[in-house]
Amino acid sequence: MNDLNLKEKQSEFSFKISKKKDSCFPLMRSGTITTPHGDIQTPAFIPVATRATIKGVSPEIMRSIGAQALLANAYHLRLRPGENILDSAGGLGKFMNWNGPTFTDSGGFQVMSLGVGFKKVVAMSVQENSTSGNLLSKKKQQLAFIDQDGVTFKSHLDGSSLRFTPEISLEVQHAIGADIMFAFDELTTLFHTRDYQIESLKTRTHPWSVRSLQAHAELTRKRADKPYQALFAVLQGANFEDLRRQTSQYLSNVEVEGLDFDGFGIGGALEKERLGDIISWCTTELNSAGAEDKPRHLLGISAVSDLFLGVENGVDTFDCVSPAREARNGALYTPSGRINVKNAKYRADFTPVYDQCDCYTCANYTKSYLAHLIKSGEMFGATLATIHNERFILRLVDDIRESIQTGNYQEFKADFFARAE
RNA sequence: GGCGGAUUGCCAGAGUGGUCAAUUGGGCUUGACUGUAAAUCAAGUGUUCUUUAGCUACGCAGGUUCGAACCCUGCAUCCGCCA
Repeated sequence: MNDLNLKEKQSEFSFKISKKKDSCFPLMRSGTITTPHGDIQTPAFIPVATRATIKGVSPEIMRSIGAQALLANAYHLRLRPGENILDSAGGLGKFMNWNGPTFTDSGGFQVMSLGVGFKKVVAMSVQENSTSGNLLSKKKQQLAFIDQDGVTFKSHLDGSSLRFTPEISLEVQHAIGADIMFAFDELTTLFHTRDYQIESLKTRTHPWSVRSLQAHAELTRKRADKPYQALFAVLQGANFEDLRRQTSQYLSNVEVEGLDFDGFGIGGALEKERLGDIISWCTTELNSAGAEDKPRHLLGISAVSDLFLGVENGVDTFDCVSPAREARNGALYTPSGRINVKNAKYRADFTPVYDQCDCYTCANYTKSYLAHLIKSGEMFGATLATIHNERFILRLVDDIRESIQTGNYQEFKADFFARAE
């Protein structure tokens, strides 16, 4: 197997841009990602199935409401049921009965969420920032401990310790078998200083990315009989323009045995107000580094205005837990914003969440009923609400994609926000 | 008819002379949620415009005391057991 041509193997994964060069948004594009398990028309929203399930909703329903791919998590699946189970099952998709493309996050998010960060750290506004600025000093029950080589987690399930390095993360992700994997990175927070962000990039995220690619090359060779699994590097740099540009240049030029990154994740701590700028720094730099034809995934973002911003600045795919989590908590999406269906005023509201919605929930159930189910803690409430929110975001991104393809993006956007009022 | 026990805020239920506008649950109200330690979390929940404040409050009425949800007397209602 040592003579396996990695470059050739890599061609099982591809991205074709079919539409770009909008007069107003030169970075925007639309295309098709091809993976061994199917295509993804972009821009696309990728619902999050952390533990190999969209909480409360079957893959069949997810498919029926327009999901093209799902994203799971290496940290969580390693803890339970263990990546070997997924490998034996024939990979993540087979295991969970999802016959389409899949993504896995590397566990990099848990470096932050189980480490120094908790709640509202990844994306927040400057104002919020000042009110809770001492998060870093709190260190409450920290479960992730970073060193230069990797991260030691204390399992949130039983406290046992669990080591993640770029090599381990890639091994786990290869065993899980997703079509698109992410390099192991350090997700910092907005509360880290600029010096820390620089150190994090130079001594961890960058070297870890290279090591991820090395491990990926080895594992691809070792598992040559399996479908190719693409590897995306993650661009960090918080809200610093120079760091974002540098990391984009650096990571688009990394190569190991002829293998380079298949795409890029844009991640990290970012100020809401500067999201568009941050993305454009990355994508502009990727373009100038000759990586324009590689897909970019914006990690963990799905607020409506952020989706428009992302697309306009050259993002191809998005993922986010929000539609599902907020649904479970009673926040339901409508074009004019989020409603909290648990509010007293909906108790006897026998109309659907959004009358123009084409989802199963809106076709069959009322706000009154949803409010009742969710307030009562009934499982079915979470299911119905999740179907609606996921469909709302999937449809929005689908509509955006179609409008780019037909050259009507700006019209569509104007209409969408006009309807919102 | 006799003996004993109970009565606290929307509900359950602590408190048994001052630090009690009253612990704690639940409910209710409103927020938050962005690569999921999240079917989670936070705040509020007598009244007066705000308050380190005033007023009204622990079945009802009276009393003791500097001071009572807490002690005493009577009444009302409920629950046991005995006739």
